Amino acid sequence: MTSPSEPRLNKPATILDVAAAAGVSRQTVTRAMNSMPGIKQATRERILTVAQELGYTPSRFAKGLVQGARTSVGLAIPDLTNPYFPAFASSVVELATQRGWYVVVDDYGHGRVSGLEAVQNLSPHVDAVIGYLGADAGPAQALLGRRPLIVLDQPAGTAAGCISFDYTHAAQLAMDHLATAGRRHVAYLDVRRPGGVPTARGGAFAGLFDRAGMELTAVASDESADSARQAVHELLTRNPQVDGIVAFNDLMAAGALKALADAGRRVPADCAVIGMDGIPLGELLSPELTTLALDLRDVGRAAVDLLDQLMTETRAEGTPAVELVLRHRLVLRQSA
Amino acid sequence: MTSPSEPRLNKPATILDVAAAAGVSRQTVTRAMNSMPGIKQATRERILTVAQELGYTPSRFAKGLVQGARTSVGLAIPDLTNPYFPAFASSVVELATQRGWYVVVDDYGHGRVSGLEAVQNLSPHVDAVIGYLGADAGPAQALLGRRPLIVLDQPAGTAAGCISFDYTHAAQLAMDHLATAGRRHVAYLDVRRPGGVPTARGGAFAGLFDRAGMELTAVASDESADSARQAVHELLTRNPQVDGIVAFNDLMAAGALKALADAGRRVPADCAVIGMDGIPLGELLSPELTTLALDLRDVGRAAVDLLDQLMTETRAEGTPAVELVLRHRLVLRQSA
DNA sequence: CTGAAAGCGCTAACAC
DNA sequence: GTGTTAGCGCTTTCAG
Repeated sequence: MTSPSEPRLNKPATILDVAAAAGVSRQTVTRAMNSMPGIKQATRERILTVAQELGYTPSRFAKGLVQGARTSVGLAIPDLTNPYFPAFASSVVELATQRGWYVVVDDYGHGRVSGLEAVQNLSPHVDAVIGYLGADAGPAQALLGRRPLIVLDQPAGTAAGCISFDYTHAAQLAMDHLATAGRRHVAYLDVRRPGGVPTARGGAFAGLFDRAGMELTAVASDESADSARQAVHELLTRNPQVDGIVAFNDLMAAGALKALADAGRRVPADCAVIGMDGIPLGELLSPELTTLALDLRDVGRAAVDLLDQLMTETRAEGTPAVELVLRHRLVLRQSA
Repeated sequence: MTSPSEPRLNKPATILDVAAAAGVSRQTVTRAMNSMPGIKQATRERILTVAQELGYTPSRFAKGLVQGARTSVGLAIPDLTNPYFPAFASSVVELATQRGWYVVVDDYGHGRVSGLEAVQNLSPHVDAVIGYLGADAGPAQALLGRRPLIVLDQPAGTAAGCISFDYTHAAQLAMDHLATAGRRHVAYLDVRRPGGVPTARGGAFAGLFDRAGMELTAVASDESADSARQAVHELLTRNPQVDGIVAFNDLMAAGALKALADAGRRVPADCAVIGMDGIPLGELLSPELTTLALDLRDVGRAAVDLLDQLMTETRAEGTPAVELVLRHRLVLRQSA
């Protein structure tokens, strides 16, 4: 009993279906749907009604093909569960939206290991990628071809752009503060990497390990509060004279705080703790966390601005990467 | 000095440019790019090289148009800065990715007010939306037409699907626990809404306010730890006998904890605190937060499953909304 | 004010 | 193995 002019079985309605149902040409439908001039009000309304009834939604592909669509930015981050990343993501989304871009997120922390997989996944849907990709920056940029890649916290390699952080400066800030406060036995709690290679942050602290009058220890744990808590617990057993701890990030610093409380050490009286990142979490802890803070909005802004620049300029073949270096500042709260 | 066969000035290379440069037909290029069979290895490699040199990336629109693309899900959330949402987003991204979908995020907390704006923004790019939209569920579904909308924590209205929470059950759990512990003067800290209307959560607690032997107070603040801290500070001044506080969410509970510490009250000895949500943050606080926890992964799973169902079924015209109700469980830690 | 034609870049189906 | 034809759904000319 289906008349031949009905939309085809179960397939989404097209502009032709609407045109047929409204008894007009498809151009007129276009004009109605896009609020273009040169169409009688009555016609417009009738078409809109018909479209509504048919559940017509213009195909984004056809539209994109013919108009060139808004640019879509892929955001590849390891783990939305670590509060650092949502803070960063939030600022990227905000600034991208302001520019009329939209953001496709891939949180690759779950089962999949590498950031490269995330970029592979994102690649078909995006015009550019911003991401924390660890060592995969090179292959990721290769995958994206001419589409720019902004990597964070990693040497640019072949990536188009890169935001990095001056960890030497950060380490200096922290160690100066601890030295001034008379701390003598300081531990740096790093993230454990396969093969035991130190992180960039760890390296920066190691570079200050010859500081006169201070004894410095390096420990490592997984990148979680729990793991950090345990590592610090062991550290305190082995090394009870520790009177200052700097952690890889605020989350791990929170774990350190827990371990110190477990051990009955007062913070900062018995042992100072300094985190890194400056996520809002730090203010909610007790004692409130002193930290090497990044303005996360600035980081997002840097990434989006850099990308904007790269998308606007005609990026020539072997253009060298654009690099931007950001610095931490020491936010003094209660823990150190 | 540009030969006529060169790609057109500054415009991205198309399949035709590659075909011309490699001296083959576009079909052969397609075969090479998509690892299809029926092409000589040598030809494939040559084409790939040429494509590489030209910086050729297949247009996602043309591809989508002809193949029907992977489905894209819009995720509309108010504020990535509140740890509840990234936890939820993370699970949505994970499960969507497993299905081969991809996720476009709009974090509408910044300047823009309404969730509706977020949906407007997402609409051109997505096949469906999952979101915390507050009161905008109805208009949002209208905007999306036949494309399904899953709203959370809000009556479905005209939305295709809806995940809601059994706050009556949650309130019962909390109040029972507090009563058993002998608390007599309990305050519920709600989010302040324009017009002073209570939230669904607030309503559920209000429904238990006639509980025998307990005196119950309602206070309200903005949805932030700071604001909660101040509200609880004032509450304690006005109402020093308060011995139990239930907060709208864990973030606000963290603020309450701060205010209690400021006032020199011991938790839980002098005053118990119960949060709501069950975000990881709670475990890092001191004392660790007792909370009405949702398994955030379950919430994400519920939303994605529901959407999957809705996308698979032929959703008929006036199909009533599918609703799913989730319950909190009381996670006892130190604060109550 | 409305309609007809052309083409966006790609792949599916069929030639050769 | 490779090339040719057709068409995805839409908007942009340009005619009426």
